[in-house]
Amino acid sequence: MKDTYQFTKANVDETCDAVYDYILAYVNANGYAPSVREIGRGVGLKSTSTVYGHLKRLVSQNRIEMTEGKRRAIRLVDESELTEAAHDEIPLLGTVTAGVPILATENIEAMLKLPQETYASTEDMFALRVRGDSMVDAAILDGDIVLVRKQSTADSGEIILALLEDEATVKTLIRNDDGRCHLQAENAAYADIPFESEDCKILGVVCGLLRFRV
Amino acid sequence: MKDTYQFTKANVDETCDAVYDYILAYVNANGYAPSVREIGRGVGLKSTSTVYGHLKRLVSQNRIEMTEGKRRAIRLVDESELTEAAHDEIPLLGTVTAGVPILATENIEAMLKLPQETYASTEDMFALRVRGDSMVDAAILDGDIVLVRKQSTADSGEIILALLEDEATVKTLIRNDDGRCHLQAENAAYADIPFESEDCKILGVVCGLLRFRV
DNA sequence: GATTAAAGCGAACACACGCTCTTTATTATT
DNA sequence: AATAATAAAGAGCGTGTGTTCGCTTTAATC
Repeated sequence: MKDTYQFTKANVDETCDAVYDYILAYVNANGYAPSVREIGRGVGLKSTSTVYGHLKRLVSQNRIEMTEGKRRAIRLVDESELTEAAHDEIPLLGTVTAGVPILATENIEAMLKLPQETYASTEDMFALRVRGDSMVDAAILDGDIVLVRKQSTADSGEIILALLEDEATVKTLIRNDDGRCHLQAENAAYADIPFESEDCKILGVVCGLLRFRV
Repeated sequence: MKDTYQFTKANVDETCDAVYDYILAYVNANGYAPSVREIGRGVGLKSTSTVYGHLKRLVSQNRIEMTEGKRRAIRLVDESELTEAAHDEIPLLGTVTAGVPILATENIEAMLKLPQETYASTEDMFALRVRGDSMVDAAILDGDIVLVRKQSTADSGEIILALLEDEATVKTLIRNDDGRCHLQAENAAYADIPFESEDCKILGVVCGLLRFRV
């Protein structure tokens, strides 16, 4: 009868997820939950009843809780999804010296919360577990987690994360007098590794370390 | 004129703090902020305008933020006060080898957030910044932060925090064959320290390490 | 005792917002 | 093509709730 109706019927689950995601983003941005109308506006639903239906679905899925009658009384069941500390968190990407191109796979094992204000920016940082004893004289032990700042250059003497033929490794970068470089393990038992920039690459600089023992 | 009035005039700051604490507790309990009337009921104020006044004061103190017109639109500026991560946080108490009885003063410099689920319990843990190079061979450098689990006994070979005549220090505990103990620095330049239990005490065992460099 | 400012009370207004009911369009089923 | 089920629209009621205003009490100052 009316041609004001002009919507394509969407999949429930997808719309429901969209509602949930909007709530999540809204809480992160504002610190409190959105109203039903705000959610509708945010996900492109014009009727409050439609949104309300989705909310009730989310409740029955146990993803949110609502208190009847109260305004904006939405609580997220899984509050850990709040990015509350989106900064100050860096991803743990795996273990060094495993023969995989780590940064490519972006296989996030976990997010590490760092103490606030330790670093000015943690945006281009990530963490890696270290396997092996090649850096013990630099006080990096087997099993330690190193914090790495992503960058493609480094000074002589800095401990870097280097890529050698698809294999990542932590070593000290030494610039020789003849202009060439080599990688130096901090353990007398290991030999230096020539660093030829063809298949070698600086992935970042080690700027921190975490060690957790029982 | 009326004898219905029956209140004792309280200090503003105290009442203000009470309002803030109530909001904090409410958000922790419910996941969303309380209404003005709920706050009043919670802290014992009968008029919404009184509560509203305190809220405006909290806003001007930059402890909360409010969006005008919206319901329950209170955001806590310092969201870290939410108990959500009350565990997994340990206090940084100071620097070792400063000649003060550290644990007694309980001088908390900062709270360190540890990655979740690293330790079963962080209840009896604290952190200390290490000064000196006496433990470099155990991969503990000057400036590192050690994580210590409070306990009064330790096995031979464990790295402990010991109290020597009002001075705290990090060393390896060695139990000799004759039943006596000594403290051993992990640096050839330092001599062993006899450990006589009269004025020596085990404060805890080192169970982790953080290193942050620029 | 008079004055003044701070803290609180109580009522009232206005509207944001939860929630329901009915209608319409879309998709699937027979 | 007819029927049923689903997703959304749209209007609307009731009320929870922010916000203001004016008045009272308390406590400090003069």
